Amino acid sequence: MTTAMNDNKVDQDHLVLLSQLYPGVYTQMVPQQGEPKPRRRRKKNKGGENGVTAAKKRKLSADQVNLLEMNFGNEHKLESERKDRLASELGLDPRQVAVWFQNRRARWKNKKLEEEYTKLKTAHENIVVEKCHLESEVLKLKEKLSEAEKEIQRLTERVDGVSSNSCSPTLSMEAMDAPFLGEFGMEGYGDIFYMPETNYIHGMEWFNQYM
Amino acid sequence: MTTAMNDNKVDQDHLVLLSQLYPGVYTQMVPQQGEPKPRRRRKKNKGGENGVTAAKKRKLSADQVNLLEMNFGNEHKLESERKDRLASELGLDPRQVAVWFQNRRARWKNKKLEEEYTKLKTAHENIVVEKCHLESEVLKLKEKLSEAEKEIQRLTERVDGVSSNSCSPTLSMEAMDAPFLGEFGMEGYGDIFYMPETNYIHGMEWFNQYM
DNA sequence: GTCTAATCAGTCGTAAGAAA
DNA sequence: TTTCTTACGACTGATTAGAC
Repeated sequence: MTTAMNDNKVDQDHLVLLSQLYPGVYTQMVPQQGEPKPRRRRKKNKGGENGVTAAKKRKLSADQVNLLEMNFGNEHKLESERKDRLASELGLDPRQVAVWFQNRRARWKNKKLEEEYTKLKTAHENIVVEKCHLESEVLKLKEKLSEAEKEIQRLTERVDGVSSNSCSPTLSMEAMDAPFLGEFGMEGYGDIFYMPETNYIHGMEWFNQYM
Repeated sequence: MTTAMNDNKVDQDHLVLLSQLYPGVYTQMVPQQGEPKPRRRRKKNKGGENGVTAAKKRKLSADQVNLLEMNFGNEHKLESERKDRLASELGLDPRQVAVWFQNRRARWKNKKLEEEYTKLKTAHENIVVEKCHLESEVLKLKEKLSEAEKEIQRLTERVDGVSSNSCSPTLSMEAMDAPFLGEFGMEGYGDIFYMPETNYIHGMEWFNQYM
């Protein structure tokens, strides 16, 4: 039905189809509410004062939108059962209800994406700071460990120098062998994804940099 | 205030709406090529000569879109210089060119947002892993430090027990005082923004969970 | 059939700048 | 200054093509 307009003999079909555009019954033309029932002019109305207003884009009333929104809140999908019921409740063409839901879904998706982006952005910034702290903590701990190792070395030499009994060896230090630094080899690839261009411009304003 | 802009738009709106009345004849019927661009301050365009042909098409042709896209690629903003030139090149109303650019910018913004989201998401996941590694490294280092401290304690006692000379004090250990654990107090607020619900669903597919 | 994605266009609010 | 003009972004309704 909606695909029936690809030929040139469009007159009748289009008038029928466009009865959706000019319902005459539903959906007041929002900007001016005192619109005197636009008769179907459908030819270039030279008068300019109303020929245009008669063709204003049909906008749904607040009540209609409220009801649609409530239904959308309950369930984003729209089975034809609900569609027809809603259409008759609202005095709209079922096609309009379907279109409304489609658009609503698409735009909800974009809105949600924006929200998720900002949330993820703050999360990322937070975690970057935390990672920074952790890195400096690791450095400090390694330094301390190095100092401790030196101290142990010194004390061990003193112990060995004073008394050569080797009882109670440093059994708990078997893990303190070689490196002490560079554990996990993480110093190299830590900053690949820092995204420095997104440095702390809050909200979505940074986007306007590219427009 | 907002009532202004309607003088220049009414006739255009009228023409556009006529085109909506006859969408069947859309496929590229460029009305007039050599339109002399009587833009600027045109009120009540007496559309006698092009009143009928003004029923333009919906849907731009591929060539038109290509040219528009090229221009958009060069520069997203559209100054009226370029707009008028483009309009005459394409045989479109400057208004259409402006609308096309506006919509194109909006779409581009959404697309970019999606890209940035996925990029940021992977960056976030990477940094989460890195933070995890750092945390475990911190734990390991602290453990080692604890062991080292114990060892130092043991050695110190042995040294003190064997010989009471206090030369070469543990000067380099002045920083190894109290806590050894809980540095930076970071164990508490590390996971506030982990967003566990976005656990490794790649691309934008996770979004369909909500639709 | 409906759905999504892409597209076109109308409306509204607003802000910058020109004109009175 | 205030008012008028113009352009833009955000939102909205609608159409089309294509996947399923």
